[in-house]
Amino acid sequence: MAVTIADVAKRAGVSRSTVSYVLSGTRSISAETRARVEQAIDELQFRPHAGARSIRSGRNGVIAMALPMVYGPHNQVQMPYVWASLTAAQDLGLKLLMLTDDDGETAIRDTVTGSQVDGVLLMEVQRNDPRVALLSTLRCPSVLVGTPDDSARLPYVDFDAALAGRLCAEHLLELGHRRVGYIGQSQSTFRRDVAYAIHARDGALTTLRAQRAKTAWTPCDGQPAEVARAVDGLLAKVHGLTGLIVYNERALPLVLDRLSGLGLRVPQDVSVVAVCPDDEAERLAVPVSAVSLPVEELARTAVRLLAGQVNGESVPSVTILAPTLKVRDTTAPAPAGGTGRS
Amino acid sequence: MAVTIADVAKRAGVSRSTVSYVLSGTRSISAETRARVEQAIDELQFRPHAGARSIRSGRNGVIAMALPMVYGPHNQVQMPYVWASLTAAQDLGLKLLMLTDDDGETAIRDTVTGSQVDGVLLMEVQRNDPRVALLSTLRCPSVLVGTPDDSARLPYVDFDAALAGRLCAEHLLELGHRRVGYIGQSQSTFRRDVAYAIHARDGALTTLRAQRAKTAWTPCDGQPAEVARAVDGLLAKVHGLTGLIVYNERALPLVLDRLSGLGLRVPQDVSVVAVCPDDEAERLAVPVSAVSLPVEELARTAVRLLAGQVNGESVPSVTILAPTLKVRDTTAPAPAGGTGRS
DNA sequence: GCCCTTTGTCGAATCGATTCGAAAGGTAAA
DNA sequence: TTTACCTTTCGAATCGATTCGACAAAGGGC
Repeated sequence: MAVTIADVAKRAGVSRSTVSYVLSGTRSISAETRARVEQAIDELQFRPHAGARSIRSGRNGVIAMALPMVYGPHNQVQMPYVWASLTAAQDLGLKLLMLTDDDGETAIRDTVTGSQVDGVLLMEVQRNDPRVALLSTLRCPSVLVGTPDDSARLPYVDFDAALAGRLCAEHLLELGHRRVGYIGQSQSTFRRDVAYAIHARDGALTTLRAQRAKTAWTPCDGQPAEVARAVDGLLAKVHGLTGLIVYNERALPLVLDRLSGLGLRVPQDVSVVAVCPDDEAERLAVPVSAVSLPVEELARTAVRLLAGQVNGESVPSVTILAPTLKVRDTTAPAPAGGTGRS
Repeated sequence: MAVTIADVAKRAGVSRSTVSYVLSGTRSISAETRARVEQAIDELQFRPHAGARSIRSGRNGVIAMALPMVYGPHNQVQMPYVWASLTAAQDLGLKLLMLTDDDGETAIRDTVTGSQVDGVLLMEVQRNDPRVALLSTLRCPSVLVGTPDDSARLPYVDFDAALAGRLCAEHLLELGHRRVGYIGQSQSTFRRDVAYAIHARDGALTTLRAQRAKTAWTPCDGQPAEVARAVDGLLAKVHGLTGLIVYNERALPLVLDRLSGLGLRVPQDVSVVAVCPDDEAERLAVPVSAVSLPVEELARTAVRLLAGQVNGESVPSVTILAPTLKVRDTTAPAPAGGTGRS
């Protein structure tokens, strides 16, 4: 059926082992023989059978990307991770196998113990993630994306969510805002104990309170009614609110919509600073001042670390990337007298 | 290192072949022996080595998903396809290997000729797609998602984009609208000759013109300035415009924003009907009447067909799914005198 | 001219599974 | 009692690659 190394050997008039050495370059081959073999490979369009190769070498050039089974609100944020990981993996000569753990952790276990992958990229790690324990018992190269409570000595990569929150807060404080609300992810995200959601919120609130700013926060899912309720709730809780921090891509446009619906101008009456990807911040009607998360770099780093581990290198056990603030058109100095609302 | 079939055999006190027969069930095994073997498998947590297995059986339980390397505006729409394909594949006991063809078509060629996958799912097929020719020469089970000009006898799955356009048009016509604009995807999408973009537009425009409605169309990318220009352009070209068809998820919220910025109320002054996923239509401030594309079903069907082919079944060469219109809050009967604009 | 090293190639063993042919044991029919 | 057959199990060959040890030929130093 498919063309094998024996076919190449026959055509080039050499033994199978010689072809293999040409392929791997682990033994010296005369220039003339090498040329003949390479021509045969070319003519027959030969590629070594991945399975046969992995059985001896123990490698198969594939890493797994384990996504948790979260529908809906998270679809949007995941694709950039997928893209970045995918291209990073291909650049390093690795293929990417996608897994979800809807069926508990069996997908990961099967793939790893079946030697189908060389390593695992664990996405959206939660504070107490059962998959971490599983991976650590499987003794398989792996990198966690996110910060678990106990990393079980597996290396992890994350961005500094607390810093992201703090940058937002400091930006508003510097502009003179002293009454600031925080809109976070959906309630279910907080319930799942996803570390970044909590750290970002605490980073923002702690910074604000240290400067004696008045503040309150609320979770929020992406539904219009929910967003309106969240905005209204914060306005009620924080009298004279002039600043808003939003870490929720889905809700962001609706928040702006609600503010304008209430007759509040951005940024004249209320300044809004978000935590979201750059393109998201730029494609809204009025470009949003935002702390952008280095999603691409995060994915790229994770893949690179995983590849390193697969190659037996030792890798840093913790890598934290810093987010950066980009000021755009939704933040301005605080108005003298607050929003004028009671 | 890893536990092999020999370890299981030794523990159960049988030969390796017996273990294999227990695994595959292709020969009768006494109940007592089977129990002993299964217990050994359980205790040792044995999983057959995927590579070793594929080398003999020719199968490896993995299919490839080939995404074109398109950044930016398409990130958003792709994730639902990925999710649906991923879960569909896992339900059928298949793993999903992701590929991009940034490096030409080498990724596909390498994976297929290296026998790394049993089949290929070709996403976002363009009218004249070089990957189709490649796949057809590789003689590998494959399913195209999208409609190429020449499918090279490979089965393809698509939704009826022309019907989607027609449904939008008919909905507006029934409400009495006779001056209707069409906002399509980005110019680059039309230039790439992506079939669905063209068919949807033509389906809509043909239906409108058959009823002597006045109409014009424009491509549009997702930038706020571009969207404003597109909306303004249509209002200028179609005097007294009262209806708008939007097939561009990215632009949709900005279109609504622009209309309200111009003082045009939706749906009192202008009715807007979109082509987009349901959740997208529902999460905007005012729920959008829309024709929803059966993305999940499309992906599920494609995976099912591919699995069928891998199993040697014969599959339909063309499968077209019908989109459905859901009327929400952005469409209303046409106002008596148009928008009042010249 | 002899010995030693280096270079280039080959044969055979090996990886971990599947699968064919055959053998051992039991049962039923002649 | 012999023949035929079925069930259950095993040994050995096989899939397509990698890799070790061996060996022949070529080159260098004495």
